Amino acid sequence: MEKKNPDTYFLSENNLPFEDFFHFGLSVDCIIFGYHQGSLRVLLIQRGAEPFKDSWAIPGDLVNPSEDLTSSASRVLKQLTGLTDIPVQQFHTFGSIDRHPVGRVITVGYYALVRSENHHPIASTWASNVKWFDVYDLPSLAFDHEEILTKAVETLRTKVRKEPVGFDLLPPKFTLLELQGMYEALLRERFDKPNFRKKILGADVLVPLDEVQKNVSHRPAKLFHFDKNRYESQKKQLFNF
Amino acid sequence: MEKKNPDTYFLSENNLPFEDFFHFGLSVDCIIFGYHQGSLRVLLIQRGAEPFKDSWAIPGDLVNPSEDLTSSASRVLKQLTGLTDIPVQQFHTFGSIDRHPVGRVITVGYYALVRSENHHPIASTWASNVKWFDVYDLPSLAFDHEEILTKAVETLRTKVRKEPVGFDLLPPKFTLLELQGMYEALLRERFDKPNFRKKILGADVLVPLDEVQKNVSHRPAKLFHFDKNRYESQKKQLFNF
DNA sequence: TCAAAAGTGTTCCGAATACACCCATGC
DNA sequence: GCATGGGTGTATTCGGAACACTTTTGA
Repeated sequence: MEKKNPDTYFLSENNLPFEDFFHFGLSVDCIIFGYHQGSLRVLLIQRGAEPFKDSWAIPGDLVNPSEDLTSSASRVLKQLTGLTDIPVQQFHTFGSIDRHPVGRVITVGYYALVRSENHHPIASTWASNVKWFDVYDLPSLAFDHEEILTKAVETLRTKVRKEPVGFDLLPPKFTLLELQGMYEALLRERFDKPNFRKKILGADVLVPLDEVQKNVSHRPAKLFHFDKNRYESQKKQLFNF
Repeated sequence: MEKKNPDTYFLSENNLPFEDFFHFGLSVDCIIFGYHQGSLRVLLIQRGAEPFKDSWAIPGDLVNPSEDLTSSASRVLKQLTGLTDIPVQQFHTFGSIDRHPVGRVITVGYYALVRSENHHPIASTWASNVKWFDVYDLPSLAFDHEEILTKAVETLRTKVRKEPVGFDLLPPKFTLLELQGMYEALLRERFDKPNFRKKILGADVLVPLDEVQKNVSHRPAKLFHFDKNRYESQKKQLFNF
């Protein structure tokens, strides 16, 4: 982008010269949520570089001056973990003065929900390791990443009660009890099975498949599929858990 | 803040030198909502400086490198409009590449709700004018401020349905119909009077006062006061409009 | 007396809750 | 058979929506 001469503009009452206002660093952090074996997971990297070398951290990096915030989040996620085609969602910006030891770095937080069995992250560039962690059983994290993660979980909880985003955590075909388990893990709340079924089926966004579970030592459950189109055409408030 | 030597850090795979990542501008924008005569208002300034000189805009300015984001929002608001002691709330960050003609400026959006009759804004520094506008009847705005305002209104609507923030728009003493009118203006929705009363009184957060309206040509309404302590001690979901 | 808004009560309906109970499969 | 989870039905409660009605004031 071509810059006009900034000195012709009167941008602030502050006595500092204009150029001093352009010394912020900007980064993005990507909180990737997954669901596996009944627990809510988050994808973390181990830092292979200072500062906080060897600490676990939320995948994130500095934004390139020529890229958009959202594209930057996707790019950074790909570079560090190899994950692609994951739509991310902004949730909060963190800008405490001392949050980064290198300088004044503001970070914009993004989150996403993925089917963890479809995505096989590989650590690259300065990430020395990538791993899924149980959200409720975390190591200590670099920078202010604990605060960031807490805020992300909070946002996710609010979101999932109003919109059918939870399906992104499950395989395309799932049983109703798997769905219920996912919601229970996410919201840390127990639901009544018959009532959960009624509510979710009453929402009319699930398509029953002609398929059942295999190799289970009990009555096999019917498989369902989430129909996004059906949801879009209704647009009611469906998920009031 | 003292900076360590950045060159000792390996912060990004990108080939650009480290210093190139510290050329972002950072600003804050403050969307101040008020309520007056049945309509939802927003406080705008007229720009007395380039770019977008003379355009109406959301009060905002560049962040000083040594200040916190939230403090910056309060400081900027005070400098441009004279308003003080207004707690602001972050809602979204806007960072399109071309959103600012001078360079790459990221802006963090804050909003607040005020009793407009208590606050008398005065334009200062580079704001040549300040004025309340009906949210649904706006002039065209500078930069991407229309987008920012839309997002702020959206956030406010979501918020007001879950938490009793709306009271910040009203005088300390109000009638139930005034309260209802405020919610109706904010949510652009009509409510049934008897049902509204029942719901709001049932929430048990209003204190009836021994006082009634004066000089009205009809039966004077009882005045109420919002009791924050009572709300805090309950912490239920109260406002499901 | 009338207009205008304040304020109350009652009915209806649908959604959420709390259960009790039956069904299919592997071992 | 029996353990295990899958799946259904029902009775009750609660909150919201609709609406008819009475009350109090100023003019």
